[in-house]
Amino acid sequence: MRADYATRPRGAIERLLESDRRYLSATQIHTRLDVEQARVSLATVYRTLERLHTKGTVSARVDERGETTYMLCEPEHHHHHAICRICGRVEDVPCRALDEFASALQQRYGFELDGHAMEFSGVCNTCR
Amino acid sequence: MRADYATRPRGAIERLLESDRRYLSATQIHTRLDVEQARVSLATVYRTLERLHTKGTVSARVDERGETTYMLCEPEHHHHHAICRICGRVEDVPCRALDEFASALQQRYGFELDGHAMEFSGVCNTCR
DNA sequence: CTTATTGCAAACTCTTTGCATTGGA
DNA sequence: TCCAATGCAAAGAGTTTGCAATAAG
Repeated sequence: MRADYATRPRGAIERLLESDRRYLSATQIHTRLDVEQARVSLATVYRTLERLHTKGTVSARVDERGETTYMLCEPEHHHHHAICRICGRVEDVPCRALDEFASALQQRYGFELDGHAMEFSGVCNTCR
Repeated sequence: MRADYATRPRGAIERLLESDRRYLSATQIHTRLDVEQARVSLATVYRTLERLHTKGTVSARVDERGETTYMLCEPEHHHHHAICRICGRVEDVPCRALDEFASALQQRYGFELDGHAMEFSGVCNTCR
């Protein structure tokens, strides 16, 4: 297993992700670090996000426009996301009920399910 | 309302979409038309897909890699897709149960839902 | 001192756009 | 004839990569 240096760029990126738990694009992260005077190259942002995603501490989502966005997210329990269209805040949604629904489909369509993705969008109760 | 000419490129693209109902990328479509000797520029493929998508006869989906893919799809009844990981065949899945589930969440999280996306992946009964 | 990590710039991929030309109706 | 649609090539946006310089352990 390879080493894992604690560098300034990594610290800055992880701190930012911790402070704002919504899906952010590499460019957004890069810009915000720039504002905070934490010079980090865009390439490093991409490399760090990829690493965190592989480690499993970051969830990646491709938005409607095809841009990949990232958010810190503990994957312990399988869950889905409700994303506020206004503020981008993300609500975790457990999926017990959904899993049952999925099994029913499996029976019905002879489809051997090995995955499902689901996402809700709307307006959260803060933005309402 | 603007006209809508029946041109050779459009015919070729629509015919291809009708003959293969799975999600295809613009490049895949372009390549296959090329093989069939139906010279159509990639730009036209994009423009035609966009037009069909706007008209509502084509469903667009951004895959994990961020590439947009298209498939002919009647949107009459709201439904979801089960996509075979092996052959790419798409099964329509009605979503009555799901809508109920969604409403429940709305109550629970104070989230005013205005949309949800869901997709199943696995292996269809032909590929099994 | 060793080697993982960074920054930079170039390369790549997918998609969009401007403009002159073609071709439906 | 008129204007929508096409093809081409150039431009954009997002992402990846090679390589020399830097810095962590």
